[in-house]
Amino acid sequence: MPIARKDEIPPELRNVAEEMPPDELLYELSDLFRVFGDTTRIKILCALSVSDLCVADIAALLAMNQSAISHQLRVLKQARLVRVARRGRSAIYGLDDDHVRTIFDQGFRHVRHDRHGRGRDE
Amino acid sequence: MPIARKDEIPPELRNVAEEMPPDELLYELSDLFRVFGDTTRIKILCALSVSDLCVADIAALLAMNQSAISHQLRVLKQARLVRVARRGRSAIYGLDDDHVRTIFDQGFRHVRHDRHGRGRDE
DNA sequence: GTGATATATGAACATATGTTCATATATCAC
DNA sequence: GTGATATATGAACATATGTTCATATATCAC
Repeated sequence: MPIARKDEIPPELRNVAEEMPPDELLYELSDLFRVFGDTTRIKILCALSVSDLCVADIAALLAMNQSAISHQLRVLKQARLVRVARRGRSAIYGLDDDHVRTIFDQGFRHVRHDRHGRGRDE
Repeated sequence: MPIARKDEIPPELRNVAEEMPPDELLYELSDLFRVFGDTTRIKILCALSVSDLCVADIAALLAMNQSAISHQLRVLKQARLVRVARRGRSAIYGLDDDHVRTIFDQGFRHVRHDRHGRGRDE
């Protein structure tokens, strides 16, 4: 991980630095998680995991502005988490990939685990 | 998912609405992912997945301000992703849980998958 | 006790991000 | 062709978020 130049890293830390994945990968990773890190987008993904839906339906489900939904779908599409198929004037969105569901479920497992074992919040 | 009141959701969408997890869970889920959605925090988690480290060492590794690191460690601690053990004047941080590693790895798999199958960016 | 070191934290600030509003584009029914 | 409908998108705006700076607190060596 070449964030600090090697010669600036104390010797004891060199091996830690060397075991870290390349920086570029870490940027992509945080970019990916950032997309999941918004309530509206999570709700959209969740809805799409149940069924493919057009923009208007998603907006109705979440009781949100069509424009807001379109903007967020754009973000999700750029992250390759959803795909579109145009049908007439509608745009039908769906999950792009089963990876999405896996990441999702993994998160769920953590949240649930967290709710049980220990107290709430803080 | 009681975001839109049931009587405002068109009948065809009712079953989708009913299959969605409760809202509160979705908030917790996006909160969790949001914490992973920052480069600094990802780097910290990544470093701690190699070895437990004190604040100063993390700051040296990432070539960042000690204060910035402390602030982010606070966020990570609140999300229960890291734990602290004080030793003298140092605070030794480590991953709280193997779940962290799992979520992490899942993300990696997606990123890698993405890099291969298809073109870069956009 | 003193001075040095490690960490935590509040305030200020700059930047990023999400939503709304207005509007453009495209497709439909007629 | 017209008017209606579905979606996308830029600009403006408000809010959230991350970093820095200054400083408080705690522990160490002496």
